[in-house]
Amino acid sequence: MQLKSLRLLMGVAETGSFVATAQRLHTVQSNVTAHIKKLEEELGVQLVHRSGQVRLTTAGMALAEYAERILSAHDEALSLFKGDRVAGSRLRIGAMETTTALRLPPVLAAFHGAYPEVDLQLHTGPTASLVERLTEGLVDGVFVAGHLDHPHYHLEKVFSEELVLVSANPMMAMPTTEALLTATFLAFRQGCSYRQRIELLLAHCGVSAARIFELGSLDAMLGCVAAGMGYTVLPRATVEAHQHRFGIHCLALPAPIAQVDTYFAAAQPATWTPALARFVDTLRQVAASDTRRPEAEGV
Amino acid sequence: MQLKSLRLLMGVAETGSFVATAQRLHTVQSNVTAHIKKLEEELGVQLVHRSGQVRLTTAGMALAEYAERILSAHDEALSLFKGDRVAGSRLRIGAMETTTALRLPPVLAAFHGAYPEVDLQLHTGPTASLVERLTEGLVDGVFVAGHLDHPHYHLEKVFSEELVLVSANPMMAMPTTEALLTATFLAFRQGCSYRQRIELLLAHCGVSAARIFELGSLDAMLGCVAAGMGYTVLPRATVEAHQHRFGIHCLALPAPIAQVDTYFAAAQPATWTPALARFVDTLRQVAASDTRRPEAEGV
DNA sequence: GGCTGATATTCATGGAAAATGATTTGTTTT
DNA sequence: AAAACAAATCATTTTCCATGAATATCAGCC
Repeated sequence: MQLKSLRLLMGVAETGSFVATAQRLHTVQSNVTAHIKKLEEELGVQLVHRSGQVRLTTAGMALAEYAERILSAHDEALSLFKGDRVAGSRLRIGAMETTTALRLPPVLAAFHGAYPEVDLQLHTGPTASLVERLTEGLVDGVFVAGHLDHPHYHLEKVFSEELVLVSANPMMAMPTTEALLTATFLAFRQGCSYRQRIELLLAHCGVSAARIFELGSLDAMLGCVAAGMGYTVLPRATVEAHQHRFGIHCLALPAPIAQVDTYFAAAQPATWTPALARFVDTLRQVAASDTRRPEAEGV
Repeated sequence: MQLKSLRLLMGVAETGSFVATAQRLHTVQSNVTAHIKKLEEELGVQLVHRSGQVRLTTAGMALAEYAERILSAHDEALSLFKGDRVAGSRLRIGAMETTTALRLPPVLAAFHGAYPEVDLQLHTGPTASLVERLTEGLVDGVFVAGHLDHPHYHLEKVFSEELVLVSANPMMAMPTTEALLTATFLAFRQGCSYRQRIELLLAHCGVSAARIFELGSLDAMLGCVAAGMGYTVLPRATVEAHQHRFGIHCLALPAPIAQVDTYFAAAQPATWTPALARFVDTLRQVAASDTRRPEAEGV
């Protein structure tokens, strides 16, 4: 059985004429005859009344019901890829908690505003779990901080953060190794890449182990830092956005440690569904406007 | 897009291998490649990851969802015509009230017993309306008394009734024309073919107009006849079945008038759905057993 | 690092099936 | 009865598909 045959059958059902069907579907009448005839032979049932009026038999109508289901599903699938419409399609994105809070709101808002008909799902979790989801095909794309070691993946730098050391008191230089040994650091929970940066920073300063407090929210973290509880490491934009609320000060970190790039990782662009392609478009636009006026940023 | 391509895609999705898919679907591996490739070109999207593991891309998974809907609908449609299963099919039968009451119960019971999965719908109404339904394709077949004038229809004699004149008193011969002129006849409502027989009988006896009472139920009719209200015309089997309840007597009618054949009318057998073909089979069996032991009949 | 087995791609080819236009057949209309 | 119309049939062209052999690519392994 052929989709084309079903389409011709529906044409005959609607027009009641072989020639009209042929015109409508851009073929010739004899071809319509041949297709219908083949369908009938295949099913062993006469589908169309020919004597005089051309109309479907009850068997033809029964088949037409299925044909309608089949063809509408087919059209829907086609429109998913070919058409500009992304209606009914699903887009599953994964991101870390920090990225979700820090960068995604404007992206998601812009995308949902432009394509409200897309069923957008956001999964949050630690990087390892996100990458696993991606490789299993459970999500269409994920946001990760730093490069992805997995090969064969499309990586696109979308956000760039400058991390700064945050403290309650003004700092002119990095704390001494001795100070760091006794200091307390405040960080998000395990699995967050910013926390990994803190550990990287400590290693860079020759400190092997320091006390790290895990906090669940940015406000709690900043509040504790302002209270003199210890240090933390955050994007500069974030600190600046909250500086008027807390008496906090920041110090630039050494360049290799300060620079954190957030990448969007997905399969190769050739495999993208239209919805994903649109999402990446939106993402690029938002990211571009972010870098043009970074001072407007922050959480 | 081709159904075969979708089937191959599903094969690849399930087996994760082109060769396995080719074996499973009885073709060669290069053909699988060609189909998938054509699908990809058609949709402008890569559907299958090739590097190393063969598995669907997210776009491929999206298409697979539709493919599953399409193919299952297709299989269902095929099984409707090809398979022995008639599950999910619908059968719409039309019949007059009298036929429904008199003859259909054993037929419907037998059919429903044999094929409980068929959605059986019974429409009752006057003959004219039934024929209209049939020509419009709203029913698969109808029971009619006497021949159908419409051409191109399959007609099959299924029941044969001997009509008798019914009265409260024993009759040795047909009432005289004078007696008939003043007599009252009891009949079903307009549109019933038995009523038409009464009018035919009266015309045959040279009586142009007689009083005809319309009653809605068989019991009411027989009761009124037993009470001496007038005559009626009914199948002999029906009268015999009720004779023990009412003091009624019957007289054979002239052969050409007495004989009423009930036909099953439907489109040509070539157009029958399997469900309809099974129904006709059942109908023939029941009708055959009826004629073998007609005394067991009756309402 | 190169070998080996397995798997996918590419390509040429024969063959099957589809599309086409001319013609015939059948039905409806006048 | 004839004309007008629509579908079936048929012969032909064309396209597309299935096939198998050769080639390329990727894993595992010595």
